[in-house]
This record gives sequence, C-alpha cells and structure tokens, in this order.
Amino acid sequence: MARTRATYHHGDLRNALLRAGAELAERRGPESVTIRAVAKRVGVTPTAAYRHFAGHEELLCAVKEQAFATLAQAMSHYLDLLPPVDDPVLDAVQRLHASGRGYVRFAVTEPGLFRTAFFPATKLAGSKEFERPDNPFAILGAILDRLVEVGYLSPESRPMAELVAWSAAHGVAMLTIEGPLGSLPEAERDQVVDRALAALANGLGDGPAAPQMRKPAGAGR
Amino acid sequence: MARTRATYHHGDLRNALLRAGAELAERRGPESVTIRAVAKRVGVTPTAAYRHFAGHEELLCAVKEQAFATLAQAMSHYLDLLPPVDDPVLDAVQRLHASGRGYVRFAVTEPGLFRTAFFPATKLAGSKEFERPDNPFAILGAILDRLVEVGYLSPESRPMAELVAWSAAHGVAMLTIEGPLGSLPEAERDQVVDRALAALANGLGDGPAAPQMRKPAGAGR
DNA sequence: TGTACATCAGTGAACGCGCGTTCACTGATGTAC
DNA sequence: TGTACATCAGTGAACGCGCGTTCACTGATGTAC
Repeated sequence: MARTRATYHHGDLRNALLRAGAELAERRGPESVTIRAVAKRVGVTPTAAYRHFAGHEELLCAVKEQAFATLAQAMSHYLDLLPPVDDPVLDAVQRLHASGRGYVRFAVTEPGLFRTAFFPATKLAGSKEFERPDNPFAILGAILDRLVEVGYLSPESRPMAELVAWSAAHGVAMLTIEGPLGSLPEAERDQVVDRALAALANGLGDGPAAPQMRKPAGAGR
Repeated sequence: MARTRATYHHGDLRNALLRAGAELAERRGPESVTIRAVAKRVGVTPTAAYRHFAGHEELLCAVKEQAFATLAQAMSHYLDLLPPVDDPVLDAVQRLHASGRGYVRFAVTEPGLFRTAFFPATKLAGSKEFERPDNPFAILGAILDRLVEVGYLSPESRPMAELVAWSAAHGVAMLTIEGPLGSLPEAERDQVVDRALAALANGLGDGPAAPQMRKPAGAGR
C-alpha cells in the first residue's frame, strides 16, 4: 500500500487526498483546498475524488477537522516541554500561560492550517471536531481543573472558563496573523502576546490562592 | 446628483459602487465583493468600475477600509450611550468594558462587515485604515490614557496596552462568529463575553487604584 | 447665444481561467466455482 | 490451480458558472470661440 501511483488503483487515495489537502491548506490557506487542486497534487483525475468524498464540502470539512487536530497536538506538545515547578499554584498558572503561547505559536508558524481550522464550516458537521479527545477545549479543560484544585480559580468560575481562556489566546493569534499585530516587530509582538496571556491568567484568578500570584507592575516575561 | 440612473452618466458611480460593496459585504461577506457583483448591483457594466478603481484589489481595499470605519463608529456610538459614573476609576474601567462589548456586539450583528474589516489585505495599502482618527486603536488609546490618569493602569504598562485589550475583544468576537462560541445559547454566550472582558479589565489593572476594583469570586455582570 | 469639438464615462463583446460536478467509459482486482 | 465474471476505482471529455480584465466603441458633457 501507499506506493506512489505505479498502479492504476491507488490503494490509499482517500488518505492521499487528505494529505494533499493539508499541504495546500498549509501553504495557501483553506480557500486553496479544492477538489481539482487536491486531485492534481496527488496525480489523479478530479472525478476520482468523488469515490471518497461526497463533494467539495465534505473534503474541506475533513481537512478542517485534521487541521484542528494538528493544532491540538501542537498545544499538547508545547505543554509537554514545560518543566514542572515546585509551587503547585505557579505550576498550574504557568501551564495555562504556556498553552496560550503554544496556541499562538502554532497560529504564527502555520497560519494556513490555523485559518483552515477555523474556516467557517458551511452546513452540518460543524462541531465534529470537538468529539475527539485531543482538542483545545479538552486540553484547556484539564488545565483549568488543575487551577481549581490548587485554589487559583474558584469553583463557581470554572464553568465555561475554557471559552474565556480560549478567547484570549484566539484574539492574540488572530490579530497577529491577519491584524495589526502582524506588522509589529517580532520582539514587541511577543511582548504583547505575553502581556495579553498574563492579563488573562491574572484576571481569571479569583480563588484564595490568586492574590499571591499577581505580578508587580510592568513585570516582563 | 445621486439620481438612480436615469441618465447615461451616473454622476456618483464611485460612491455607488462602494455602497454596493458594503451591502454585499454585509450580507455575504468579503468574498462576495467582486467587481462584477458590485457593478451588477448598481446597474452598470463591470467595465465601468475600472474608471474608478484600478482593479478588484483596490475596490476590496476601499470596502474594507469603510467596514473598518463603520466598526469604529459602532464602538464610539456604544460608548456614548454609557452613563457616566461618579467614581472615576469605576467609570474608566466601565468604559474599557463597554468598548469591548460594543466591539463584540458589532461583530455579532454585522458579521459580514466585521469579517470584511479583517479580511487579509493582500499587498500594499494594508495599514491605511489606521491613519484615520476613528479607528479602534485610537478609541482604545483614549480609554487607556484615562485608565492611567485615574491610577488603574500603571504608566509602565501603558505602551501597547491597546493591542492587549484589543486582543481580548477580538478573540471573543471571532470565537462567536465563527468558532465554538457561536453554537452557544445567547444568554450563555453573553456571559462568556462579559467574563472574558472582565478578566481582561481585571488582569490589566496594575496601578494603585486597581486592587479596590477587583470583583468578588463568581460575580456576574 | 450658438456651435464645433475635445474629453470623459459609460457600453458590449470577448478572452482565458479555475471551479464543482456529471456522464459514459475502462482497466484492475479479487472471488466463486 | 485455472478461469469467468462481478465489482470496484479509476479515466477523459464535457457542462455551465462566475470571475478579472481588455478591447474598440459610443453617448453625454462641457468648454472655447
């Protein structure tokens, strides 16, 4: 299987098309993921794609879902690199911060994939990406649970906190790849990113352990 | 002038095309702003548009810029509705909060225009929208200056604080119109929006007047 | 005030492009006997 | 083990669409004399 098309039958065309879709999305964004472009890239007739996808929309949804998973993996990977810290509160807060940094980092290094992950899904199949365990929502959820455990976040504030945290990271990411943050020099941009994430971590904390974590004014990274 | 095409010469075609572009953007997003569609809407040959715009890109940039200005106006208008409060610190913080709410409100009620305002500007003319005085950056700037005056924000944190604040609002807006926040019931969505903005206002404050403003755990709107 | 004429803002037909999708087809595969 | 045949995964040509853009043009406007 998976030979590069020496035979008439491909053997693994669906996956090949998906991979080609991901490559196109990575290089030129979600708009470039067309039936024709994807088929051409694999070296196959456009018609052949219809054996594996009902149409363009289904293909795009599959690529989108895949991009979303890649984003989650990047976040996880970035979190895994984080050295643990003795103070459990600080450790938990740092994990929140790092997840945001991983998120933004992915958006910056893979803007095409990032945009694809959030490409407006036309009709159905919109929220399928959340059924998988490795999605940003779930990753954030675990971090926030930990923040409650260590007393940084109050249990009352726990519900929907994922979305609050997600918003902060998403805003920074978006303004960087297609907004005013994009034209900033990298050093200043990183500073804004860190300050935005710090403001979130800072502003989110309302548990008994929160006050001691507040940084002094003007503290950098 | 501005009669609805009883004569051969239009008299105000450039503006008419721009208006048609805005209407299309409003209804079906930036992708639908094409030379042909805009001309058709005005009741004119596509070729006629080339008397007023160098090409599609220039037209789209103009519409984009216009959408951006509309966003700023909506923010201003929303801020103007805000009743002043006696406590100057509270007043300033509320203005920050309200500007964010206006921003998100615009995104939700006019998603097409909002997306148009942030549509990736291909080449040049990218940052032209910031030359005008009525842009979100300037509006936020004034609010943040005030926050420094009243001692909520430390002067050291003032630089680039616009972008930090902007990120928070932008994230919420984006996740609402084309992300997981969109599928939430409206009441819960508003709650997330308010919490995200509160977390920002809360987390941003590092001046002497900040501690007294912190809300108790689980405080709602 | 009347007229010739330059200028300007539109028309209409046409180009080439890439797109999604359908059709009748054919080559390869693998299974039943 | 060998062969007939159903099934399946691909081909190739074609459709209609909307797009940006160019061309030679014509109708309206307004200005110089």
